[in-house]
Amino acid sequence: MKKISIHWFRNDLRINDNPSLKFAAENGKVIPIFIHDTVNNAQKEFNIGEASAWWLHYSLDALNKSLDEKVNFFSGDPFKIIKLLIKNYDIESVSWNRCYSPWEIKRDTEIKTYLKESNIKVSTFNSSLLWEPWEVLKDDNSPYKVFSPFYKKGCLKNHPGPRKVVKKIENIVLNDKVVESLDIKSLDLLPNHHWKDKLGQHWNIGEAAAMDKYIKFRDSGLLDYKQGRNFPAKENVSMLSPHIHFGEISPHQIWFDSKVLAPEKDIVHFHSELGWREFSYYLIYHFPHMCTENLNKQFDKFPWQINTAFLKAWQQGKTGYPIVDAGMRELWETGYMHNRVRMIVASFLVKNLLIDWRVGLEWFNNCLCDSDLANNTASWQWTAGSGADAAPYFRIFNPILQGKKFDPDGSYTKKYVPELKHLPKKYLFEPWEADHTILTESGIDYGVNYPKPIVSIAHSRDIALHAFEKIKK
DNA sequence: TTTTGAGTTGTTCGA
DNA sequence: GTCGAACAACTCAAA
Repeated sequence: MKKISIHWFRNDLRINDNPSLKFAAENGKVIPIFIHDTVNNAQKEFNIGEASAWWLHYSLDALNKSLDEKVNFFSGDPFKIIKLLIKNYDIESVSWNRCYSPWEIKRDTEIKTYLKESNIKVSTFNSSLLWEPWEVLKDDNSPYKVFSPFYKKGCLKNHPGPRKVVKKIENIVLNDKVVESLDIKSLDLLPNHHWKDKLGQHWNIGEAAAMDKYIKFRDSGLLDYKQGRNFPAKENVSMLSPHIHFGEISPHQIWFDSKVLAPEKDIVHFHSELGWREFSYYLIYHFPHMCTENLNKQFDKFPWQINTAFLKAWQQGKTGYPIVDAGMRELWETGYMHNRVRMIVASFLVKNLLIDWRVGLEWFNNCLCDSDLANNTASWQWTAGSGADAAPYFRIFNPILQGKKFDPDGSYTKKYVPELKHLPKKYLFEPWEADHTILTESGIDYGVNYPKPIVSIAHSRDIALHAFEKIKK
C-alpha cells in the first residue's frame, strides 16, 4: 500500500514553489487539507476580516480546481481535526509551511509535539519569508529594532540569502477526498451582504492570476517604481499584497525573478519594500505582545479619544479632507488602498482625530483583502509613533499638502470623491478656500453633498503635539 | 570601550 | 518662492 502524507495548506495557497507540498508529493499519496481555524484566533484583532475571508473563499476555490477538486476542507479546531485524520487514516507524515503570528506559532507547536509523540513524521518548511526571523540577529544575539541595519546588514550582508525557488512538482498523486471533509461553501467565508459583489469587480484571485499580475507589474510598473510608487493615480505599485498574503505567489518567486530588466534603483527599492514586509514579521516574532499593545510603553498613557462620530466619518470617507476621503472610499470600494494614502489616512486618524491605532487597525483588518497581522501591526504602530523605528511624533501628515504633492492633477481624489470632480484643481484639497460661486458652479452644496472638515488640521495637530509631549515626561 | 553619526515615507517657521 | 533648521529620543554600527 502506498504511503499517505498530509499537506496542510495555510497561507501558501499555491502549487509552485511550495516546499511542503513538494515534500508530501515525493513521499507518496497526498491528502491536501485546509482548515478554517475557528478556535485559535478568537481574539478580534486576529480574526480574519470580511474582505480577506471573501478573498480566501475564491483563492481556495482556485487552488481546489488546480488540484483536481481534491482539497479537503474543514472548519473548527485544527488540533482535533488532524487528530481525527491520523486516527482514521494510515498517515505516515504531516507537513506544512511555517506561519509566524504568535497564535499560529503556539498552535502549530502544540500540534507538532502531539504528532511526534504519536510517531507521525512531521516536517515544516519555509515558504513565505525570505529570512527566518530567528536567523537575523545583531552581534550580541538580540533582535534589530531599526529597519536599515536589519535589512542592509542583518539580511543582505550577513546572511547567505533567501532559499531558492523549489523546482516544479513533477507528479502528484492525490488521495480521494476523505469523508470527513466539507465543501468550500460550508466554510461560510463569504460575507452575507452585497459588498462582495463590488469587490469582485476589482480582482482576479488565485495562483495563475497572481503570476499574471506580477508579470504585468515587472514589465511596466516596476520600470519607474521608486518615483511612481508614491502617486496613487499611477500604476507603479504591484498590487500583489493580497496574493502574497495568501501565498498565491511567494516573495521568493518575486525576489529572484525581478532581479533583471528594470533600472537598478527601482529593483533595489522594490526589494526593500519586500524587506519591510520581512521586518514586520520579524518584529511580531520577536515582540509578539506588540500585536495588541504599544511596543513603546510610554504610549500606554496616551489620551486616546473615543469619538464614534469622528470614527464613522473616517470610515465612511466623510471627513471633509478630500485625499483622506478618497483613500477611505477606495478601501470600501475595492478592499485595497494605495500605500501612500494608507499613511495619510492612518496619520489623520491617530494624529488629528486622536483615535487609538488599534481602532484603525480593526477597520483595516475588516476591509482590506490583504489584511495581514504583521504588516498591519507594524505599520499602524509606526504611524502612531509607538512602534519600532517609528515615525517621530512630530511627523504629522498634512492632508492638504500630501494631496497637492502626490495627486497633483487630482485624478485619484476625483475618482473616489466624484462630488468634487468639477471643483477647480486649485481648491480640490481645500474646498473651504473656494468662494460660494465657485462651489455652486462646481455642483457642490458645501456641507450638504460634501462635508466641511470635521476638525481643523492646525488645531488638532497642536493638541496631538502637546499630548505627545506630555507622555514623554 | 567609548564616541559619534545616521536613521522610509514630513511640516513649519523664519531667513 | 526657496532653503535650512528645528522638531526628540533612542538604536545601531562604524570609527
